[in-house]
Amino acid sequence: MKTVIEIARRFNISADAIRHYTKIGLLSPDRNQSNGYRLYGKEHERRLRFLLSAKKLGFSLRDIREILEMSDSGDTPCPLVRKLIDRRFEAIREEMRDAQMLMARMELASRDWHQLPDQAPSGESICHLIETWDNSFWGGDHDV
Amino acid sequence: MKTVIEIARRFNISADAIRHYTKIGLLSPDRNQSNGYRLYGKEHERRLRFLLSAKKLGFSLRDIREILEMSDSGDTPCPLVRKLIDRRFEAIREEMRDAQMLMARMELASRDWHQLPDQAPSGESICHLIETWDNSFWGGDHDV
DNA sequence: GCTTGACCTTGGTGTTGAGCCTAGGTTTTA
DNA sequence: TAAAACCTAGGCTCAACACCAAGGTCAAGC
Repeated sequence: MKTVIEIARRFNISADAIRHYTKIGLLSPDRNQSNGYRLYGKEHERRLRFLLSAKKLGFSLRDIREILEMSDSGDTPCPLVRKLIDRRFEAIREEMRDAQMLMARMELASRDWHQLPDQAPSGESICHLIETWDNSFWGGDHDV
Repeated sequence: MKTVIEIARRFNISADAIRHYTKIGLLSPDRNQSNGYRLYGKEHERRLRFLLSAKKLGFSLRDIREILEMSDSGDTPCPLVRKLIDRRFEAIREEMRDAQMLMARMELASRDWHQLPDQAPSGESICHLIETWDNSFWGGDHDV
């Protein structure tokens, strides 16, 4: 049976993370009766290993809770897992699209700015780099 | 002078967002003395327009606060803006790298799983899809 | 004059996945 | 025996709002 810091070192994550998983009920370690310390055995290690694997696949802790609950109740979580990964996949893909568009905007702006001078703020302008960029990029329309 | 919902509609964002920007001090609207309503004038619109432009460029509200404070104190925020965008750029690029690796893992797993059957959980296994995947992918090592 | 509905206020909670801190108890090491 | 390392619970913090409650305000229609 390992204490919280031993198991944290074993899995190369923070003790706080383990406590967090424990607090939200994903792990339920035994307790040392005399001092209340958390004690993790082989079964808890297996569960934690699973949790970390699932996290590496992009599952959220909420997803993982669902999967574990299903498994705990004896049902096969595999169909759920297939469904969840498809969803995460779509979500990540969308985030990537957004991030790509953002990168493109940033790249363009940053490149343009190399040729622009700095300017003190005025009653008209806060930072002309950003304001000029926005006007030229979107025609000043903010409905995007 | 516009109320919160009028300016929200004007910029096509939620009234709550405007209230949020106001609460954290990025906007300081006038107040109707008799009823306490927030009232936004041309100057506040300009400030909000700037805020939204900066947000579209990937600046965080915290970044934007810095920029606005600098501008408010009469200094040119342009060098700060150049520095911040370079930082954001690096951060986003890293996030994208991570996301790409995650996508690759998900794709691989999802593809492999098409050929695997579902399996009931056992004392050995919670969800064999994930566990099998993790073993084959990382050799079961969790130091990643 | 009164109701209805649209609008406004403050202040609170919830989201994600921990990190960090306090205040105090325990165990190990020197 | 004292310091160092560890443990506990509980609560605050981060980002950027969304949403809700409880209550005040305002214009329009009847």
